[in-house]
Amino acid sequence: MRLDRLDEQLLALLVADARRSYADLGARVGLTASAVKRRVDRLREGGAITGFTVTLDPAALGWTVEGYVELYCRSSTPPETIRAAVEQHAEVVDASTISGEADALLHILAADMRDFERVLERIGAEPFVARTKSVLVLSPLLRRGAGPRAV
Amino acid sequence: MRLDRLDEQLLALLVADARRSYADLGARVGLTASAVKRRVDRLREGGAITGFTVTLDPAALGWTVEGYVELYCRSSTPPETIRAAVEQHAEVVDASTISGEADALLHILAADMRDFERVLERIGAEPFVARTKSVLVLSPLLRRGAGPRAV
DNA sequence: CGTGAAATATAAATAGA
DNA sequence: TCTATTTATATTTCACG
Repeated sequence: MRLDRLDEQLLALLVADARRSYADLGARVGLTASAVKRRVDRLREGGAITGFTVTLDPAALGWTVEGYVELYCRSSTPPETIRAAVEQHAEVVDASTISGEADALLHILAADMRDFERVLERIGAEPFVARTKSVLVLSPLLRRGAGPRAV
Repeated sequence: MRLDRLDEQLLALLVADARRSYADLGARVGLTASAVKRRVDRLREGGAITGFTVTLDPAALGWTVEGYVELYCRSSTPPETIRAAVEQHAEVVDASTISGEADALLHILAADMRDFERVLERIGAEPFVARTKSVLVLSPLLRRGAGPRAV
């Protein structure tokens, strides 16, 4: 899917505030509302925009502990096995298999330290997990999501 | 800020699709549109909802390489110094100071391997950076954002 | 919290460059 | 094929009960 400068501008505006009206978006990029709607529809059909959502403040919701967990698995654990296991825990907000010594990296948001520890224990108890190594987030520096590169 | 069950339901629905109308949300939780609007306004004022945004598909936008970078800094580097430096790079989507041996962890989305390498070099060249250690994402397993725990 | 009405935004069809 | 205009429909918003 090809994106021109106007598409990139629209994406940047929508990442910043997805509630802007088509008319408002159009005024900022030099298009009419319906032209903007056509482009946004096209961006959705094309898969560039995967959805509309709200961003939440973890602290305001009671998520006070954040951390990352490296998973060291027994040989030949299929990714799907890992995915199915970590999916069980709502505290896991992000998970990927990675290169290097560890097999997977999990991003965790927990209610408190006890909650974090509980998730760690439960995941560590999975038969395919040899060991885990975790770090706690001290302070968030940047939280940009997967927005488009500055245009 | 206190949230009742209805607030949590509304948050879960909005995380899944922030474009639902107040009337639709109301029908799902048993409220009228205006009651829903009042609650959503309150959730915004209270800071639980920090914004409305679109989710993008990195691959569809040409971001093909994802990775994590640990930063080892020279002693007594203030977090703000790290933040200011990593903010310069649009490829950094997430950054936090962490416990453990490394001082900070960066989450990177790059156009390609050359782009990833370039960011790594530039950040590694910062005077406060002693060394970096990076891993590449092989395959994403879960991508849940900071949604509310399943209700 | 619910109702109802005015202001606003969206969506679909049509026409023009 | 892309954009602009029009018109019907739906949503948001707000004062009041």
